[in-house]
Amino acid sequence: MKRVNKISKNQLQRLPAYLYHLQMLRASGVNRVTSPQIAKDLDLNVELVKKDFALVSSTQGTPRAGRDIDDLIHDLIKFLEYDKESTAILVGCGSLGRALIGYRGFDDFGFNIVAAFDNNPDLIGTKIGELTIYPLERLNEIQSIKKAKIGIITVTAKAAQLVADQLVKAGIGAIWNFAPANLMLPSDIIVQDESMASSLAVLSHRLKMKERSLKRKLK
Amino acid sequence: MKRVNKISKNQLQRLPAYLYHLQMLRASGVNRVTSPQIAKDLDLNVELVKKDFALVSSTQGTPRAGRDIDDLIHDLIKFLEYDKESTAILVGCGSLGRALIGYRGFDDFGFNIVAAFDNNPDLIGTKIGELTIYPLERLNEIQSIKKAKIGIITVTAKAAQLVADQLVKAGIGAIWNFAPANLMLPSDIIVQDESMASSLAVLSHRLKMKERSLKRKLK
DNA sequence: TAGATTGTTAATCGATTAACAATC
DNA sequence: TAGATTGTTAATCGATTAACAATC
Repeated sequence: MKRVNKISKNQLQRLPAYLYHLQMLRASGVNRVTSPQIAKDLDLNVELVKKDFALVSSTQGTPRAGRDIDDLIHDLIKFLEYDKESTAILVGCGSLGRALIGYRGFDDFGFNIVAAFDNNPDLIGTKIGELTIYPLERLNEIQSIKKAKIGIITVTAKAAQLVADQLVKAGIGAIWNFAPANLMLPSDIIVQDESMASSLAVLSHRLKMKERSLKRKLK
Repeated sequence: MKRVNKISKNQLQRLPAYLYHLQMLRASGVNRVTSPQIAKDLDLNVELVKKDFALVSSTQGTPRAGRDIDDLIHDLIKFLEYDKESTAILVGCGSLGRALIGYRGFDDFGFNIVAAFDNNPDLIGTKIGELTIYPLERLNEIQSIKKAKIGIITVTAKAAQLVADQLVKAGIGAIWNFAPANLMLPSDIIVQDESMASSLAVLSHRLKMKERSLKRKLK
């Protein structure tokens, strides 16, 4: 059995940053890149970059000359599967739901929101861009046609569990949860929480540490 | 010198989840909680929960009886500084900016967006809730009054670097960046990237792994 | 008391960082 | 060639998990 190269969460999270940066460099006429250069640009450890590139690259880099930027971009796109269409349905057409539906960056990732739901009668039947908002009752029916892989939850914390249950019942295998709630779901369902609270906790703590060290220096 | 207990990023990210869950439990009449119970609820390792609670708690837990839920909630709020006001200004009043300004959860975290900016003439002077949208030119002036700690960037990737530079010039110490761009800033400025691309990369990968293992089982 | 839970110490695991030979 | 960069192996670091004595 071939040993599959495992990739860590951190590693995965770095890949889009590389891709974005490489595309910027290419746009400014750069043809080749080296690990030390990218490490410097993105403020990362060189060995980290070397290993990341080695993992996604289909070719070896050449000592001293680095890698062809087009090859590397191509390999990253391939690895991240940005060249394959991936579909999602979204429940909750409040401001955050609208923002996600309108997010233009998703195109670049091959990511497509193919249906939107809400249970507010005022919203049902109205459009957000190309998408018509459907009532939640039609979730099963529409998902059976669209067969989306991912369900996006942008409802209130209170409604989130109920919506999650309905998405699972409709056959969704993964949930991208933007509601501040701890969803309880079968273990085979993938749940990814996008928690403002967690992000803010990290940011606030970093800020606090910074302020403390400034105060120490002032003494 | 007293050794300061360091807290890791992961640990910080778990704290709001505990708090939310505990508040739910309290609302349903629970008075005391134990680590094994919370670990089971949130699908975490027991030792992890024990250490997290030990870190934030002002009191010791009692064997067999666990902790008083109110005390623990209080300690978490204290630790996360949700009882202290924290302010931010936001640049970019598109749909995402609007969603953040309208996000009601921030109140619970003591987090307040106190000014909003955009350079679209159609938006300037209009209101989002209580906030008036100001032109970017007035950033310095308004920040000198508001003295916000955090700058939120919800502009396009193209404009992000420029906006970041202006925020830094206006005296902002930390940037919460929602634009898909790699900001290059002085090292003393805290930058926290909220990357849709990174999140999606992780989610897609998890989904891919799941599909693979399902296929293997079907053989 | 018995047994569950506590706090804490030790073992394991995995990711990052450092070191180094190979090579263009 | 000289020296920078490559891929890879070893060392370090930190977080998670396991183990266990103390105790209510």
